[in-house]
Amino acid sequence: MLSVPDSKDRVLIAADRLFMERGYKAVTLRDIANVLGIKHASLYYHAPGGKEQLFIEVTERNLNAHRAGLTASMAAAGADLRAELHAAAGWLLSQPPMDLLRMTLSDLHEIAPDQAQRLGKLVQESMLDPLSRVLGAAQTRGEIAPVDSGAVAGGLLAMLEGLHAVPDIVFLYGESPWRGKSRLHMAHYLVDVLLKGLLPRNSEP
Amino acid sequence: MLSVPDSKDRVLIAADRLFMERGYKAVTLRDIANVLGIKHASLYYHAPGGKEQLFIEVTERNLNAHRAGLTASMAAAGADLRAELHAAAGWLLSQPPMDLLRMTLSDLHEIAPDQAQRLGKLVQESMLDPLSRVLGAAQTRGEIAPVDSGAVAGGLLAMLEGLHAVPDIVFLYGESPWRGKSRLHMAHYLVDVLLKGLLPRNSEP
DNA sequence: GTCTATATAAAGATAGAC
DNA sequence: GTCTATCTTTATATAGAC
Repeated sequence: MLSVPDSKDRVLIAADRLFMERGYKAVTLRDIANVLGIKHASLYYHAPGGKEQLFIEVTERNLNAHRAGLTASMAAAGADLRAELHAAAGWLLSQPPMDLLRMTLSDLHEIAPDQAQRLGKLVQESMLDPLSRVLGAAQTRGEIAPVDSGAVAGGLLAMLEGLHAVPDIVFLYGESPWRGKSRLHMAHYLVDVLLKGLLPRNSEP
Repeated sequence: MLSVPDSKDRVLIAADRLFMERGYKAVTLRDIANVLGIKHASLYYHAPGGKEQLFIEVTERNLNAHRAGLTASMAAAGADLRAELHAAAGWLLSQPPMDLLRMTLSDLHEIAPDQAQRLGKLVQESMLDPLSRVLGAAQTRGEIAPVDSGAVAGGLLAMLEGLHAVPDIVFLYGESPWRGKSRLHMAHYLVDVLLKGLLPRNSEP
């Protein structure tokens, strides 16, 4: 299961983390090379197509990994929406942040339009559709009330990815109720809030 | 109420829209100048401090506007959480997208650390705290169940800002249930889902 | 207030040695 | 596979004319 990444993989992994964290324009080839401890010119051996092609390859890989990771982790959780969404949260927080707003409004405008369109569709298929499907299935099972699963999937995704912006200090010091907890605790909490709703439920019969 | 912006304001407004949509690194001074129909060198008349100072000034203005706009629109809605959150959604969607994930992970790393810290605090005070307060007040009124208002405010904000990524086509053509609607309709819908929760409520007594 | 011209720095890209 | 050296392009920034 665990394999040692070859040098091409190491390039893709380093590029992935940087591109996803900071966005296409904010990452230079020198940044990527620095992480790998090599000179930026050496990157052209692994990525002869240059920065734009590297970004496209890395983003496509990343999205495919998300499709696989989301689908597998939710499937392993069984047919229970809460467990499925907690599993999805676990997967998302284990990966570099995928800022769909930045990807859509910024990154995809910097690359060739046909590639941008292709990646845009892949975002839908890899990130939104898997979540949409489990929401739809939960409705079919009667587990939740009928909702627009596409809209809710988008909202949920934004909520969970947004947790990557929560600074570490929140979990380390201070009087925050989250001290000693983690982003994953917060994610599970938000999922539970979404399931139960903010409005009080009549606990009396 | 409506005033003609002077030329300095026009610069700040154009810079604001571009910086907030695409992020610090992805926007060049030439981009801003193009929008204004001037040459990029002319920008230094209005912003002698250069790109970084311009970004800081613009971001600070933007955050202050959000604090005022969010606070005022929610106050005008009266002491009803649903109305307050709908109003907040209306305000947020009327403004250029504020991508807090990109701001935190990318933009703020490109400027002087002391300024980054200052703007980071301003994000908290201007965007999160106002939402947190109305959630807290609604709890005090007994309108909603007790929750961590900070966490929910963050989740809600990410959800609402994420709507800026929804492409126009969704509201124009296709078989989408949102055809003929708008991002604001979607925002109100998501707020209502968060209030009611996904799990079914026993409508019987 | 905006322009042209120019200086300087940063980033992408290529060539060829090892 | 990685290096050094170099080239080209792009972007920030400054100087001075109008």
